[in-house]
Amino acid sequence: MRQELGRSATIRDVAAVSGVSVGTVSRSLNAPETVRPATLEKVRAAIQELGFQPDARAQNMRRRNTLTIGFIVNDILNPIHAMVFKGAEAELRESGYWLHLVNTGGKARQEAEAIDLLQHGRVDGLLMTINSEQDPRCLERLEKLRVPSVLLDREIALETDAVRTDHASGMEQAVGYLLDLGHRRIGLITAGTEILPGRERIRGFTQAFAKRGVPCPADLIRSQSLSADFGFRETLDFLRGPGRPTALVAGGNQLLVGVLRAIEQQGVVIPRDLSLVTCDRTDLASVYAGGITAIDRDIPEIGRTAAQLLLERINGPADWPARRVVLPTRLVLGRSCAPPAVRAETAA
Amino acid sequence: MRQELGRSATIRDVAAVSGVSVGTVSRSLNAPETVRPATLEKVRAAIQELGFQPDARAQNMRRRNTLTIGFIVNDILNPIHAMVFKGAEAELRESGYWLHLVNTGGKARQEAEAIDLLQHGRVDGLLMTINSEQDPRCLERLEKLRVPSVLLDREIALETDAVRTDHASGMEQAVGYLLDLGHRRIGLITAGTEILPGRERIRGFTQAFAKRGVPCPADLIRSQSLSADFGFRETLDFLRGPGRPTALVAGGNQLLVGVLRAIEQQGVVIPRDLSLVTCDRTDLASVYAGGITAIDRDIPEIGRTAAQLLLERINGPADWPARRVVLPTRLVLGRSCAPPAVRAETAA
DNA sequence: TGAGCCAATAAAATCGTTTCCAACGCTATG
DNA sequence: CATAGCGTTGGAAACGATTTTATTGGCTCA
Repeated sequence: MRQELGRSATIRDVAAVSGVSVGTVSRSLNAPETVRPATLEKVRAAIQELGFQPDARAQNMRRRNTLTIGFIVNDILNPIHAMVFKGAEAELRESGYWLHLVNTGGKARQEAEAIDLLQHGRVDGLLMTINSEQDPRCLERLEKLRVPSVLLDREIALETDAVRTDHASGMEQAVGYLLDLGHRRIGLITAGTEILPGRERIRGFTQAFAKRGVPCPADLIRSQSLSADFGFRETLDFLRGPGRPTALVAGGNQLLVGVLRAIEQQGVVIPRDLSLVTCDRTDLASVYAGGITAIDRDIPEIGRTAAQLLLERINGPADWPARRVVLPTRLVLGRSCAPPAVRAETAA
Repeated sequence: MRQELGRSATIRDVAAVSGVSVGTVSRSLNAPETVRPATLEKVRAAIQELGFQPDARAQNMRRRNTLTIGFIVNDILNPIHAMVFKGAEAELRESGYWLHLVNTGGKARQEAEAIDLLQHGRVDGLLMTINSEQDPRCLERLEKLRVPSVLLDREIALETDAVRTDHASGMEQAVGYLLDLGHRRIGLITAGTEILPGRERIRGFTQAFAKRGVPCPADLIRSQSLSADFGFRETLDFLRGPGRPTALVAGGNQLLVGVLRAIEQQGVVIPRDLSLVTCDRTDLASVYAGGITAIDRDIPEIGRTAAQLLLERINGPADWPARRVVLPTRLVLGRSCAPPAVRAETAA
């Protein structure tokens, strides 16, 4: 109970109290089997007495690592990102790692800055969802990265470990399901083509039509952003415009928020007036209208897999080739889809 | 472009290249006004050439800080926590701090462990929502804490800076609103009394009845957990049991998920069959049934305020008394409340 | 011309740990 | 009895920066 208000006890204090050298104290902590039991006992008693705990800063300095992984993300408020985080954290904690979470808001400048600042001894590795796949500032930094990294659901023109989702197949399956129900005017709202999920979802969407030999309604593909606002605007446009779709795919969980806002505002009833499919079974998706049919995936698994790739990269030889893991999706049926209502113009 | 694959350049390399001493390089970085312009130029050129950036580990070691704040949280998937995080991060980043996020799952053992491991040079301060307000392990650790900390929406038997929400007033206002609509059988589902929000919400609930001289239906207070499962179970019990309430308050945003699941399952229509009030305007709350009436608060402000308290504590004198900030709530009306339907038993 | 002063810089100490190496004591062996 | 070998330990050198102290050189002014 000394040192109560002064500075913390150091390994030197422990050495002094237990009457051994600092080296021996250090070995008592890190390799107790090399220390004589009697000595170990003395050291442990001193540690107990002083309430000593090694200073992490000094350990980081000397060991040249930090046991910390940087997690760069667009928006932690997005439940998908939060679940990936939890999956990664659970996996990494088992190996003694911590996570530094950095929220960028998806802005390229912030992302570049985060990459910069997380290097040079702040973290031992990086997990990230970089939104600016083509931004030169980000690319340049990623190219010079001095720590291992794993890219989440993104694609850049560099050899990088990555964990992706097979959005295309998922979308193809979902749209196939809607086509089989009889829908032809199917709308898609999703991210812009500058990020992988946007490109992949559009690909799956058009492929579903192609495979069935049905012409794809290009005017119903709205690909620009994953924001709720965009979802709201485009859904309103769909609902109020001519050639209104009979089914809609919300290609993103935040988009769904906007889509539902518009649906509520217009008094549209799901699935009577409109069939709806969304991506990822968030709370909102699973509750609304008794459950919205969703292109689902095992989100924590993304984090776990990314963590494993990263750990292997940290511990393994540096010259391994880049690895890409693609995780599957599955269609979870809810109560949000029905055959299209026979409408005047269609019947005529 | 040297050092490409070898180790990073150190301050010593910069000194060698620019022909000055390491001290001068350090001053060029941290106090350029004390260095002759010509020298500064040489140093900067060398830094540029070598791509030097100071090693954060060494800086932490020498400066005896880390510019990192630990953020201990129950569950980052909870949008409330994520928003608090974002608020705190925005504020702290301006002062150069980073956030270490640790997810505990609300388990006392994990919380105690997190506190332990975040000390001793890993972080300069702590923001936390400790769920185990009474757990002796946690209390013991918090008592011996060597870094400043701010408690979020919790109360412990120690002198600690804290940011809270005036849940009691918010609840009182909401229940008053329901009473004024004519409801008498009002149900409350919320956290157990072992955490502050649980206690406060129950206090506000009973107070609203007391102030109006209406007897409080003690059988309708279900106080145990903030989980969706608990919300689901208790709502089912309410809906299927005798003396079914005409209005329900979901005292927690995760609880609401379970409440709505039960409501959907039972085919209850809001607000025709049941009036509903929730806590916090999450996406789900603002979308469902055209918007659920909510006891709202400025969540990011909680994070910002906590960050400010922490920064002042870090930079200020150590012997300041503990400060507690209580933030207000406001009732945001949605379309989820209506006067109670006149039912057979009531009319008789 | 040289003492005194100031600004700029070099040199050295420091932070707290880990790790390397030398030295020590003991046992076993030739 | 000398010595090789082993297990254990002490002492010191890292790690890469910051900070303190000492030194240098140039300048002013008597």
